[in-house]
Amino acid sequence: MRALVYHRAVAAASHWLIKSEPSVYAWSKLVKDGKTRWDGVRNFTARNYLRAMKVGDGCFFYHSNEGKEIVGVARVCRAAYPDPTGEGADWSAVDVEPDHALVAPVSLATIKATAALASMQLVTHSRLSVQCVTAAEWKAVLAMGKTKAPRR
DNA sequence: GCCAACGTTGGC
DNA sequence: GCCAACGTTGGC
Repeated sequence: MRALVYHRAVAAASHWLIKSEPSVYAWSKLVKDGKTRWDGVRNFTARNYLRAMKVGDGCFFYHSNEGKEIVGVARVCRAAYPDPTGEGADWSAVDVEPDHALVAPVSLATIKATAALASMQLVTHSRLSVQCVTAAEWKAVLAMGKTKAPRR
């Protein structure tokens, strides 16, 4: 029983948030491309989150600098592998594909003003480009974005 | 191993 | 465009 519970916990999807400046790589570009390699991450914490991602995990797609809002949900379609842009250093990349756009994008201002979301890493670790999201935060943002949780 | 200098991110 | 936050680098 204990082993089963543990197994379920490990197998359960984790939730993440990935950031991009729309002028560099926008959500609309991901939709057009169908999938992309999430590479170029050069921060150890962010890299470790990439390595913890599993195929099927959901990622909020956040537009930094312009927009400053969560605009969609992406899905991990290939787990971490050596970043081809890493020039021999120990960096990682994953592949992601679009799942669906939020009907109502959730802005940073709204997140800061919402008690249940005010401790998201988007607020507390604003410079981190790959973040983890709790199950409660995941649900709350999807509800505010007027979308249902993606199926695996 | 400390810490000052520096570079980058990203909100405002 | 400014600047605060903060991760990284390098001198000692």
